[in-house]
Amino acid sequence: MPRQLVSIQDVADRAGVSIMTVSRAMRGVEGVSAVKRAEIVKVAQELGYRPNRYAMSLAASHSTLIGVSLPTMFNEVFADILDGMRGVFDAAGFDLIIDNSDYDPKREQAWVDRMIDWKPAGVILSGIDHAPGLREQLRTSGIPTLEIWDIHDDPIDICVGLDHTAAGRSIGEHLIAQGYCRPAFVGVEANRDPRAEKRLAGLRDAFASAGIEDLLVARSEKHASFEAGMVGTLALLRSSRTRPDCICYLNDHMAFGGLTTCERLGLVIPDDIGIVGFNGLGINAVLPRALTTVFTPRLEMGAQGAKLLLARIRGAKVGRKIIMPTDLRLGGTTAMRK
Amino acid sequence: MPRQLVSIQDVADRAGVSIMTVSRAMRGVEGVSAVKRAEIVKVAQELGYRPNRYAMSLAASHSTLIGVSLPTMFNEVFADILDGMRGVFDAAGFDLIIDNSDYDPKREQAWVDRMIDWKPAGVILSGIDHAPGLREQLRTSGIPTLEIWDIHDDPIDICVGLDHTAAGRSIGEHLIAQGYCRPAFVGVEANRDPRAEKRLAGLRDAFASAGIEDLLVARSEKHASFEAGMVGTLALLRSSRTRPDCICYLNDHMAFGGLTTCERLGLVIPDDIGIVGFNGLGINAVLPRALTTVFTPRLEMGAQGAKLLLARIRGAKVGRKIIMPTDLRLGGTTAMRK
DNA sequence: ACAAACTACGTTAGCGCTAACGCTGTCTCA
DNA sequence: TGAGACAGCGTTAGCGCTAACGTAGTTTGT
Repeated sequence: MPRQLVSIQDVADRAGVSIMTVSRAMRGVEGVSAVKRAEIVKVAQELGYRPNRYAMSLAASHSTLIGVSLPTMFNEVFADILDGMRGVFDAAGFDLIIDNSDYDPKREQAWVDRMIDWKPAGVILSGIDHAPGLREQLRTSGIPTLEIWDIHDDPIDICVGLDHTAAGRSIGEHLIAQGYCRPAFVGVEANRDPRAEKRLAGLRDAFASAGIEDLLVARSEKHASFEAGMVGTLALLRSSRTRPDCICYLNDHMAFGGLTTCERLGLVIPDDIGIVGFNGLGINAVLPRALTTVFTPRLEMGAQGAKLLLARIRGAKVGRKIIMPTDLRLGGTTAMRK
Repeated sequence: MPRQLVSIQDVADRAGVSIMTVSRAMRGVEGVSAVKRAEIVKVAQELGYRPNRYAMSLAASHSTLIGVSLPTMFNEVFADILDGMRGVFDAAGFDLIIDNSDYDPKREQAWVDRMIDWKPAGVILSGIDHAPGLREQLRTSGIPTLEIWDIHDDPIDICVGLDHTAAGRSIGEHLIAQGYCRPAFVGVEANRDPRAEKRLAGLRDAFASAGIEDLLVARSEKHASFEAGMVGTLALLRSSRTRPDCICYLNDHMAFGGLTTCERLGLVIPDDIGIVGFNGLGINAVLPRALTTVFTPRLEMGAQGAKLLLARIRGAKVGRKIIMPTDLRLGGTTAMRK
């Protein structure tokens, strides 16, 4: 960052006005006649003047940065959410600083620590499970904060997300209605995805209500990839004495990995075993047999969340919690049990 | 951004030293005794002092921001590259501002315009095909710039990437050696992915060298998704009088979408038709028949690129161009023609 | 023993911008 | 017609920090 090539002073000199008038003209605030404003803007363009962001933020005590922490990019879900948000923030002139926590609350905490130094206009976190103290830290900082993808009755500030427990329960109820009675779940390590654990809890809850307490669980050590679905499925089928009659997966990619693994082992789907995914990812469009899965409105969630945060930043009184709807759609990987 | 809660002055007062000494102590630069330094750091921690980034950057005329422009996040490739870079930049204390150009040079240009206002320590662009004038703009700005994923004999500054033309050619040569003679390519709109067009050119070149000038091409309007592979394949097979005997896809996801589409149409793979992907994406691990595809070292590329840019930022003399290797691996979706 | 060199700080002058207030001239209305 | 209101600009005083230089006190070499 060499010394600024063209500063506000240069524009002021060239336009024959004071720097304050240039400042006002450039920002489009009141206090300059239309004629002078046009003149100044033209001069600025000719000289290639660009206001210095650091000086602006320092002097004006406000920032145009928004910090976003996502657990991962290896995932349509967060790519979609980000995409939904970006449209809104772009239009409003905010810049995003993005980080990946890799599902680690400590990394999230470290990032928030660094982020706070930027005095961002707002902060967006994924989910509601954070390192201890982070809630208080963000609240006392006064920075508008959005928690996205999961919901909380008492969010740090505002939240927009899914009721993952209810989503898990609805999957369970559907499976019970279809006559499944030996459920299983394949996910990742318990501390790696709190939302998946809530869905698992909902699933377990639904089956328990139907008198089925046993629910097999297998976890892969990797991130929620196609391969993790394969690995988890192999572990599951190897470990259990009685074969499950349906397997719920953390997401559609893991479900597809599980599906091909089951087929390779000679199992017929859905006769021998039912397969359920989550999120309604793009791969469903090309599968010979679409997965039974839960479609989640990621883009809309991102856009809604961004709008809410923006309103909050602008000082509007806004609701603290928005629950987005989910949509369980039956594919060809589950069927009525005979 | 309310007025700073705790400023350097507060720390200085409490520690009984001048603000300059605090500044030095906090940054870990020379000029403070070890005893005083420890004392000051302790006081700072007690008061919860955090240096103001804007003031730092304004006063010191250097920034710790790095701008990254990626075409999309809907893609393991760029997620991998980003992941590879992040490790390096995190360790070096840089923050990333990320944008998605959605494969649109105009959006990339608009982002660079805004990015320059932040006087970033460095800028990373995807590929080498930019809006006119962007090369010069970045060069005159003096900002260290890395172009990643594609290569150029005369990059803006430095570049780390693949030789996409050569990769396409190697695919063609492999197919020719296997006896394929009616090649096809399924991608996206020509201006949406310049790298894919280079691979297509290499492919065409290889077949032309073997006396085969005809190469069918179909393009999907969507981004390079599973579904796009399906749509493109349907368009391809519908339009052509003579059926191709092999289809090369923009990437593995499109290839998988094409594969299931072919199978749904009753075609047997690889007997009736060969399928070739690109990138070696995660889905290969779970497919009953792995795709014939080209593995690309994305993580390494990201890390290498980041390291090179960092060296460049620190003023080291560095090479301007690094070509990463690719690895064509035969799967079950192509085979020797009888 | 005394200048030179070095260590460990402090002081000064900004970095480029904006908030707040001040000043001038014009317009309004009793 | 003169006080008040207001538009349109300029001046001043920082925002919180660091580079560069200044100045004691201590160490070093001869």
